[in-house]
Amino acid sequence: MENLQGGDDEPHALPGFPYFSMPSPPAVLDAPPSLSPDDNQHGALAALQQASAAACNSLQLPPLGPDQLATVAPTMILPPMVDWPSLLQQAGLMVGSPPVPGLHLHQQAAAAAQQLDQSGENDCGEAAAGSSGGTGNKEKARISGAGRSSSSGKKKVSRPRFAFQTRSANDILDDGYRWRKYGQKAVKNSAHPRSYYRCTHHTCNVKKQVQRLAKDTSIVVTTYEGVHNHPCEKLMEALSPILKQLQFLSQF
DNA sequence: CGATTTTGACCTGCGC
DNA sequence: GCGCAGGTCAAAATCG
Repeated sequence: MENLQGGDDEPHALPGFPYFSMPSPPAVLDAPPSLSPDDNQHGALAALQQASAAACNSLQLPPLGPDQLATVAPTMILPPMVDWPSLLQQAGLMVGSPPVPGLHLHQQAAAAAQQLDQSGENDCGEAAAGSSGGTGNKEKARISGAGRSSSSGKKKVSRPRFAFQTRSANDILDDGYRWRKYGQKAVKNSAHPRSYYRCTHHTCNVKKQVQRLAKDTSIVVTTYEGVHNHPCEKLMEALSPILKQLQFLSQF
């Protein structure tokens, strides 16, 4: 069952961070077409900003500016994107070089992976080097491992990956999604095991790996693999009362 | 009692 | 061919 919709080219990925994407159309809210007058749109924008602030507050994140709100179409209202790299950078949690504007995240991830490789921590670094040079043997092993229960010999599907480091006492970074641990492995040259998580959403096949650096155990390396095909639950939880209010107001 | 975690076994690819 | 390492599975244990 390898039907990762999205797959190679993430069609639903919004700019900013490829792993936090919304399905299209979003299953959240269908605003009526009567929401076109200016005053209504201003009200909607204000409500969106309010919703964004509430969501960010619930996630203990810095609020996003109005230009960062993901309003895709007049009939669609999406929650604000959570740009983890920059947010973590702002919060001083992210270790390593800041994201380079204009450089795709995949390339940045590859660069981060190279940094890891150079520092001798290639255990997690390779996980982030999905698109670039590095050997694909682990990728193949992963595919084949998954293929044990399903059809074997499937075409290798390259999935978007993104790795970043955070300095935290907590191994688990609360990104708003729900994860289920499905494995843990001791990693060579590291006292700390690597944990494997899968998104618990039934149609979502996103995975992530969490591991502490051997050299600096205060640093957690999180590697995301794949694209979420459903809304962030915490965000939607925070947004739902406001969206309901919006829906109610838009009737007039 | 369902969801989640733990953990040993299993599978595959690669290097020697 | 063999051993190693990484990734995944799945049964048992644990939790809320």
